[in-house]
Amino acid sequence: MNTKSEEDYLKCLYHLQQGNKSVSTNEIANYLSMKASSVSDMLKKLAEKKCVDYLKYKGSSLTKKGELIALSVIRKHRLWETFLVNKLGFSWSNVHNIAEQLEHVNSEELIDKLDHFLAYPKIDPHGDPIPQKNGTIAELNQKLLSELEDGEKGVITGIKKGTPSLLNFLDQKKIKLGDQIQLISIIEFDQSAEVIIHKKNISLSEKICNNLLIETLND
Amino acid sequence: MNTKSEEDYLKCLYHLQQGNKSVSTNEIANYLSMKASSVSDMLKKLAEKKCVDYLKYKGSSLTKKGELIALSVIRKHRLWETFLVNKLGFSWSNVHNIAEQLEHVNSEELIDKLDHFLAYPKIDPHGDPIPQKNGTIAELNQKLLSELEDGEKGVITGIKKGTPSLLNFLDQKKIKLGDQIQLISIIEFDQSAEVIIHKKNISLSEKICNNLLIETLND
DNA sequence: TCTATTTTTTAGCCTTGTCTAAAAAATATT
DNA sequence: AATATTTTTTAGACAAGGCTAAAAAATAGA
Repeated sequence: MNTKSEEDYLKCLYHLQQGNKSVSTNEIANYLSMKASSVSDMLKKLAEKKCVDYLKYKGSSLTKKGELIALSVIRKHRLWETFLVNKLGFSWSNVHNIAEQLEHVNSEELIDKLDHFLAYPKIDPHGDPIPQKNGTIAELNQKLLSELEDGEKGVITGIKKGTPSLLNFLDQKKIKLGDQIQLISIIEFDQSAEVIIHKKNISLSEKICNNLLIETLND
Repeated sequence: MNTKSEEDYLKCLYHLQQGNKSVSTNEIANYLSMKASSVSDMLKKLAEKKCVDYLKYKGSSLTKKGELIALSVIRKHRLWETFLVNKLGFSWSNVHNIAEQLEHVNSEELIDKLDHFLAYPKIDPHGDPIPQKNGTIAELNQKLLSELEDGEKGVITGIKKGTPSLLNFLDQKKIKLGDQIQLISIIEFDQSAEVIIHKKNISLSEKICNNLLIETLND
């Protein structure tokens, strides 16, 4: 078993090392709001446990073992977020801190049963993919609505910058994550979009288009 | 905020000091599987925080403040157990360890919403009462089935000693916690009980009667 | 290339919560 | 009542995981 602290470092490394590049000590310290010296200590420890490859002064990266642990923590985090939003009625912008605590609860059976209870969700309320039990994680084809081709279809999976006013707007229009959407065309004049949603044509402003994340359907 | 450790001590004290008696250091050490010296240290600390009244060599007891904290931890524990059993499908004998972890998650909003989601349960899957938000806790009128008066009615709220064979028997008869039961009479010959359950008359052996906890209805 | 700056590591300290061993107080025995 | 035993506390140590300050390595600038 890993401590909460170790799990936090591994998760952090996973998030920072997009594309296998090695991550500097300062980047980690920054992300976790800790001092570089503390990070050095922990990296040494995680290297001993074969969870990270660590070269003094050269940065570090996850080993396969470390990556699997990170993915399992992220899986727990995202399943709990889904639970908090879909079952308990939290708004998706308020669940992060609670999920940060719940993700460290240690019981494989609990997570399996939670996954089942939630009907094996693939995407969490922020539109991020939920890693599967075996460590696979869906590659998202997420684009901004403004980047879709004319006629392209997809599912709304997230919001880029979730200001309350945007959330209110979406609420009012009854637009939720998970809803299907199809772009008809972008109007040249003001870059607004004609879309089909809930089987009705509506128009969305440029600003909206630049903040809605769409998972495109090509399978 | 209190640490997990502090919460464990306060909860332990609550369980041990039934009836306001003061609890000895050794009793606590025993209950928590720790050394008496560690307990002494922690009691000193909790006394400073005004959570326990502690007299050297004389034992300790919860202050009002400590009791409220203990009750809120027990509330969280029992709500999570209810969730695990009623929503995730755990068997009630397997949930304790997981609830021990979940009870330390710190978010009042989470517990309020969980309580709502579970429809404000009064009793957990073991038949123990769930403390309310304000710290009140129902006094149970729990008796063994064998102790009921002829004709007395109640609700099955727990099992005294939950052996697998007893659980299997109850499963088979479709008898669950929460079911209404009425004692018709105890048969003198073998101390078995004639009862009405699910609107049908059945007979339960003496051994069963000595293991079923009934919350009698007198309000 | 040689110094100046930035980054990273090392060394040593602190707090929390545990432990062991020894001392002190309370309780039991004769 | 005096001693023996048990219980509890104190004193000192240790591991985890933070921190600060100083040293060492890497990088940037002239």
